[in-house]
Amino acid sequence: MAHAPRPRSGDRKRRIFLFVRDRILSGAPPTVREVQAHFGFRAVQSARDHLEALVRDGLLDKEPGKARGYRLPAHSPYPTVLVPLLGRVQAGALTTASEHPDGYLAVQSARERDELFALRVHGESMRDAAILPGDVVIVHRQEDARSGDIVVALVEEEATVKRLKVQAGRVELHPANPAFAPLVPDPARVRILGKVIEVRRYLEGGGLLSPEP
Amino acid sequence: MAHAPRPRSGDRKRRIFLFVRDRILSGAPPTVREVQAHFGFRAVQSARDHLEALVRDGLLDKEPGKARGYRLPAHSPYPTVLVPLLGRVQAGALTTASEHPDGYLAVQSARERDELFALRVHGESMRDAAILPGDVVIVHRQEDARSGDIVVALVEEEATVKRLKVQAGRVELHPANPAFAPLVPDPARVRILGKVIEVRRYLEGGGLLSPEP
DNA sequence: TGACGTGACAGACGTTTGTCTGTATTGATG
DNA sequence: CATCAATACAGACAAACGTCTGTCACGTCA
Repeated sequence: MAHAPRPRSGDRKRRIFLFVRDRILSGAPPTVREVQAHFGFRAVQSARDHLEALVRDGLLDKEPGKARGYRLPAHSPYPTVLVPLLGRVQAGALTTASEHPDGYLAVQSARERDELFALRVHGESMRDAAILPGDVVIVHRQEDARSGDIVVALVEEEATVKRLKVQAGRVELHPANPAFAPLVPDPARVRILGKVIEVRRYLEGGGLLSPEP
Repeated sequence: MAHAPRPRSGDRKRRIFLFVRDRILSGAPPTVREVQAHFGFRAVQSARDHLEALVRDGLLDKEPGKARGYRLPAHSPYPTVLVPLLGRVQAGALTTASEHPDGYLAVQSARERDELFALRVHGESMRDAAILPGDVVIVHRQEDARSGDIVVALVEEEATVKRLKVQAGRVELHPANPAFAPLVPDPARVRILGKVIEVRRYLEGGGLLSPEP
């Protein structure tokens, strides 16, 4: 008699891979025994056999002997990075590695992790660009940007999201809302922190994000 | 005599946090002994003291007893799953397992993978709800929704994003754009496919998608 | 029928790793 | 000065975890 009902196989291996991948993407790889428990194997070795098969197939990498040693291959087609979500931004906070983020978001980007951060939008000033208060913008750190880009700029110690315009060598920050006036700050008092590459809005319970302060 | 040269402290704790965070963001949390080795402690407990202090400060979370048990706290309570991005949608495509998705998006959600899908928005009909053509909506599959929710509905074999209103037992689909008229379809010809829980806009290159093996 | 590969199982071994107890040094505090 | 908290150290224990060996049932193929 068979040890197990033997479900349609091959599907099994795939489901195990998806499980491991999601766990890695979520913070930490699973242990062999966690895989065992999740799929109801009665022997550790059964889970291990599948995992090793996935390594042979090139779907996973591993660090032998180490706890939670399974990794996504370096050349992995999942360019997912976790970027910090910063709250209200102070002057220096964005230059160095910030240590009090409100959370971390999974972002698909080919860029390095250090080049990205996320910021919650305050105020209605970009409403007509379909960016609402409470939205989260993903920002690529860069000192310069093109005219027309939506950027995060540091003006008077406060981070603000605006559309950049460069008029005759002068930096202008344009809101997308007729109720707000364009900012034409003293060039010495303004710094471009980065360019907005993605906008997100969570419609349900604030999603993963901590509530507004 | 002191056991160690005692460098300017506080900086130490910060550097340890950044090390741990970087390791977590890179794939797997470090072990206590890896922290010990990286900072040259001669006792495991020294590294552990720092890590526990970081947990007390709320900078880290931990799963006690587990190997590599340190986590990033607000890294959302939710795991990351890859959900399929569907192109133009046919009638049956959304009920069964989706057939040929354009790619996969990393979404942080408490829901199961099968309960979610993503859809690219066509048309200007939700402009005043800050949903533009080209935006991607993340949808939770559900047959019913509340009045006021933004939903994906199947009307006449075509998927459409609208705000749901239930007036006197009748389903109405309201666009958020005065140039469009509300839809009051024959109840037999309309089906709610799901509720929009997240909106995303990629401002650069259309964003990256992951393939699914 | 027999050889072979696959998937699952059982039990154990040994390393990795978190945790505990106790001690020592330093700086701040009163 | 005594006290206390913070930091570092030493050594050990125990749980978590990867790994190994051997067995069994089933399907395929010659």
